[in-house]
Amino acid sequence: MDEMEDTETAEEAAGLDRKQQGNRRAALLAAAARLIAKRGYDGTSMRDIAAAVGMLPGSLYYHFPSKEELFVEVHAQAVASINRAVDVAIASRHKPWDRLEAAIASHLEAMLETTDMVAIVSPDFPEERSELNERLIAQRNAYEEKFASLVADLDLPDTVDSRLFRLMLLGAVNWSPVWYRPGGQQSPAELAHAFVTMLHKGCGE
Amino acid sequence: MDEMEDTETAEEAAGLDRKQQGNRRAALLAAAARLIAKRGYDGTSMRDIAAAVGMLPGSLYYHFPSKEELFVEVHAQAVASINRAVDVAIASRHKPWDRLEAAIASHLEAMLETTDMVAIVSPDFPEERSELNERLIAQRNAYEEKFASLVADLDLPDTVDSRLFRLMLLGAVNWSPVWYRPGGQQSPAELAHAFVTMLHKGCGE
DNA sequence: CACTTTATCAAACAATCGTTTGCTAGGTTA
DNA sequence: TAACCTAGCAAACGATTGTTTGATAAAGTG
Repeated sequence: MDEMEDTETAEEAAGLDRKQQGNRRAALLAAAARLIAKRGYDGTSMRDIAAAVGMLPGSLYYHFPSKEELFVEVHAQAVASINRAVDVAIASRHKPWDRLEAAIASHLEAMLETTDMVAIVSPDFPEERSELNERLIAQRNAYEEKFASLVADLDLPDTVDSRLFRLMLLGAVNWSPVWYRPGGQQSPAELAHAFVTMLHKGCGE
Repeated sequence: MDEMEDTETAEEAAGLDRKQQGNRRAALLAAAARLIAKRGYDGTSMRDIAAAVGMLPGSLYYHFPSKEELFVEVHAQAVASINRAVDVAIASRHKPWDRLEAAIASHLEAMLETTDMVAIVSPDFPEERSELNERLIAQRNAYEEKFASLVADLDLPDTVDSRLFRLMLLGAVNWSPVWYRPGGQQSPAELAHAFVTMLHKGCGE
């Protein structure tokens, strides 16, 4: 067993010990996500997050080296969550426009019904904090590439710029938390259908 | 001339004295707009704004009762500026879809090329600060009603919800600062044309 | 000239912020 | 049992925040 010490050391550095360690750490991430979604990044203090799980402010720094680093993990978790939801939603659809609509509906549900997402995936950060912003954009890139792929499958006419098509659709969707009121006239699924149909069929006379 | 004293008193209360007073006040509003656009509301301190016009922090409170009130005025000015630009843009157009496209182009130019607009009209504020948020939304309402009117003139088919049409288009436009890079592939006017055309003609095969 | 208003300075206020430090109870391991 | 690691407590640190207060020079006004 002596020769296993080296491999064990390597494994624990990789993250094997996370299984035991992650209990309160996960609770912190969840609390941070909920608070930041409601009050924003600047509006949420480390003291708020600590108090939400019954800890003292300084104790956070055992789990996370800084507030920014904590948020990067919260953001990554939110993006991963939406990513999984979209994957599940499009798995059962086959026709390209149906797949796109299912993906949009899933994205909208995550943004509008789950309280933890809004203002996390949103670009809360002014361009000045470029270091942080670039890391967040990088986290979202893989997710947005998925939409690029869904759009590519549509076989759009040559007159349509597929990049602008994607940016327009995602922009409309990402902005929706601004005006959406829960329990309003349309459900996220209905909104997704309306958005995709308007772009698909057009709104001419 | 004696009987004019009453009307003069009323006029000076309305804002006649702003002509003399408004010199540095206007400079403060401009500096605040520029800083907040770049660094965000929370990222801009009263000290920053004061220093930008060569004043001391406390002196701001002669002109504005609080930081929030200062921002409300900055926001109102930004909205009014875009409002005027849109009015000018649509004045020379007559066909409904042309008028809408001109309005969108004008809005986009204000958001993308004028540095002072981004992050001011954006919903930087989490829902928690509802008092402030409601005032900002009220300022934007008159502006958005103008778009509702432009959309109403389109005579959309019955299958299209004109409210969702407007929210989708404005959402896509308002989100564009997130991905737009100055000097990029398309100009604001080209973007406006692409957005409106996609919705008008549709993107079906 | 006397007086008031205007616009600002100089200096501080209390509160809150992210973060650091030293310490320690409880569990794990050798 | 002795050494060590985990996870947090308790208390403070310096910096920054929005804001207040009292004084004050300049400008207008009777």
